[in-house]
Amino acid sequence: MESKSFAQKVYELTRRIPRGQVSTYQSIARAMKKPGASRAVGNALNKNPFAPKVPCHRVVRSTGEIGGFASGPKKKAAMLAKEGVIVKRKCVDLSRYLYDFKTKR
DNA sequence: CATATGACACTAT
DNA sequence: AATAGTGCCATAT
Repeated sequence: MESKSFAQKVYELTRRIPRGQVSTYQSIARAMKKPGASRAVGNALNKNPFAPKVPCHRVVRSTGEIGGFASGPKKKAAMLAKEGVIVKRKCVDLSRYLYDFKTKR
């Protein structure tokens, strides 16, 4: 029985993304056993009631493109760059910065 | 319950 | 490579 809402799970996962790394909408959708819900993930993050609490700016598209952002995708790119993620033409190198939720620490 | 919306993904052109 | 069309899923109305 899922006591937690879909969006709730999205926040929990997004919250784990360490500084200097990123994740994708699809990766998050998969992590919650709902592959294909990548769009719904974006919707949840768009609401993002836990603004600074959840690093939603660390979530990009599966293609590496920055994607959207409530305050403007430009802002998103700037924040990422500030955290150490190299953003080239609104894109990031997923093979380098993608965070694996299975990673133990 | 039906329709519309959107911080996505994939395929075809 | 860039654009358009289609599919997908969770919410809002």
